[in-house]
This record gives sequence, C-alpha cells and structure tokens, in this order.
Amino acid sequence: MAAKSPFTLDLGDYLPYLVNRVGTIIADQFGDEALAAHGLSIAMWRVIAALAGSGSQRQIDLADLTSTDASTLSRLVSRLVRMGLVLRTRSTNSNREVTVELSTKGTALVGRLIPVALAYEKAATAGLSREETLVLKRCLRRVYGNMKSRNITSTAPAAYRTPSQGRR
Amino acid sequence: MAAKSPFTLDLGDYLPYLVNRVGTIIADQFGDEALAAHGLSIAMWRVIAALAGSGSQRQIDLADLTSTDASTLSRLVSRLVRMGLVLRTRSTNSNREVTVELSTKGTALVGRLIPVALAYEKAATAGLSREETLVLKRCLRRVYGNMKSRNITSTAPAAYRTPSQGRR
DNA sequence: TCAGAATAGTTGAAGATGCATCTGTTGTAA
DNA sequence: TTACAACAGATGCATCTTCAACTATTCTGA
Repeated sequence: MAAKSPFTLDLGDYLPYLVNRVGTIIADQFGDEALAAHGLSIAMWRVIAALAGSGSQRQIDLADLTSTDASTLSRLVSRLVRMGLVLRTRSTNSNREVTVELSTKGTALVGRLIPVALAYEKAATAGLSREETLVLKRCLRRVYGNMKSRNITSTAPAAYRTPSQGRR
Repeated sequence: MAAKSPFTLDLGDYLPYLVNRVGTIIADQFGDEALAAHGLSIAMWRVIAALAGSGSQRQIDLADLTSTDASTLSRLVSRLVRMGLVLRTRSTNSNREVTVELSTKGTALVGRLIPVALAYEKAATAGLSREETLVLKRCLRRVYGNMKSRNITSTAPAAYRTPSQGRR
C-alpha cells in the first residue's frame, strides 16, 4: 500500500470529505423525495424533528440541536409558526426566552414523516452489519464530542474530558 | 433498553442527524480557524482540495466531487480564478467543456493547508482505535454508495445492484 | 441596589446558494 | 447531412444564510 504523505490528500480516505458528501446526498434525497411534497425544507425538517425527538426547546437550544445559526433559526421558527406547525410562546421562567413546541398539526406531520426518515436511514445503512452500524454511530458521536470539546477548551479555561469519554 | 418505535425519533441514534452535526462542526472550525486567514471559504477549500486530491477536472466532475451545485461551482471557480488559485481553460477534446486546474500559487496554498486539514482529521478521530476509524470510513463510503445507487435506479430503468455491492 | 456584563432573540444588509433558463457544443439516428 | 436530444457551462432571480448591530431581559458582584 502507498505511504501516506502529509502533503497529499486522498479524498476517499479523508473523514470531513466522506462526512460532507454523505450528509449532502441523504439530505438532498430526503428533501426532494419526502419533504418537498409537504412544503418543508431540510432546515425546517431538522427543527420539527428535533422538537419531536427532544420536546419543547428554547430557540437557542434548538439552534444548537439543529446546527443552525440562531438568526436563521429565528426566521425558520417564524415560518413554521405561520405554517401552523409549531407554537412560539414566551418562556414561563424567563421573559427573554421563548419556548418552541410542536402544534397538534406539527405533531401529526412529523409523526407521518418519522417512519419515512427511518426508512431512509435503513436504506442508507443497507449492507452494514448491526455491529458496523453501531460502531459507525458511536464513532460519529465521539467525533462530535471531540470537536465540541476542542471548541470549549479554547473558550473555557481547562474543561478537559478524559480520553475515554462517552457521551452516549 | 427501550424498544425502538417507528413513531419516535432518537436524534442521538439517527444517522442523518449524527452526520450533519459532525459535518457542520468540523467545517465551521476548520473554516474559522484555518481557512479564513487565507480568504477561503469551506466551499472554496473543497474545490482546491478536490483538485489536489484528484487532479484537473471538468467543472461538472468537480461539482459532483465537492457536492456542490454546478451553477454555484461555476461562480466559485470564477472567484478562484480571480484569486489566482486555479486556471480555467477550454478542454482540449471538447469545446463545451472546461478544465479546472490548480495554479502554482494554488498548489502552494493547498500544500500548506493539507497538513492542517489532516491535523483536524486527527483531532476529530482522537480516541478512536485504528480499527474503529477504518470501520467508520468504510461505512461512510458504503452509505454514500447506497444512496448514490438508490438515486441511479430511480433515474435509469432497472440498473439494480446486488445487495452485497461494494463500491470500495 | 445598581452598574455593567452576559444572554436570548430579532432584524438589516450583504453575500451565497439553488432553480430555471439560456447559449453553445456534442452525440445520435433517421 | 440534418434534425433533435443530451450535455457543459453561465447567468438572472428568488430565496436562504450569515454577520453585525440592536432591543430587552437576566445575572453578577461590588
């Protein structure tokens, strides 16, 4: 096998490349084939899916959860409110916060889309053994944790995590 | 362990979610910390990295290689040409095609960035064993192949692939 | 308690992106 | 050949995203 020089780049073995193209192709297909018919974009789907998965959220937490800029999310939520899929109410415990939750209509829609989303996931992982799929997901969680803490340590003083952190 | 209902969504176990957030966090950090200083966006980096990894390309192949829309790529290349990083020449064998290649300056820049990119990849996979990293990458390639062929079969008549197709 | 910092959310404006469309070129088959 | 389809690339336009600036609220500690 060829030696790996630090000055050449093998895209097929470069993790950020692999991750980006997988994320793009799944989002494109799911968006075109499953979401478009409901007038939803991928960004909107991410919001209602996060609400379905984690319950009512403050906008800022939703932004983090969906990897969306807070300002983009603000406009996205406005749009979803206009569509009648989510409710935006002032948070009970703080007057500057806002709570976003699924409406009845939003719950119904996301409930119909979740099986479709899971079917896409199944198609995506076709041919992988159960163990491989577990490793794949566990590794992705770990990679995210690695990058996230890298970010934190550069902001906060020294919030190091043990090399065997989990995050489950 | 809790049973997996087809009507609830556990984001932390949902592949498209895991992939999207990993792709986003790596791109954001690499973009802000490594590319911005050179006046490069992630989209531009993807183009020059693809050229470094796979050599001169037609625009349409570059578009596929970088998961970028052909029209976006057209403008991206124009920008990179203006920056002196790539050259756009009429293809020798076809007059409607264009060949994009790295300039000397572009080659030099990408050569300095590749080690940085690989360092980010290393940071991202910290704590994963060599075997886990191999499985991770292999699975991502397979997932991409799965989605790509799904797409092809929906366009072409019946170009089915065997359930154990590879794609390396 | 009170001033200043931090936080949550919104908005304006610039830039990026994606879709539809256009031009020009190449491939196909009658 | 000639007509038509397919393809590569560029561009107009609408939309989306991002960054910075702004308002309003809450937290902090002197």
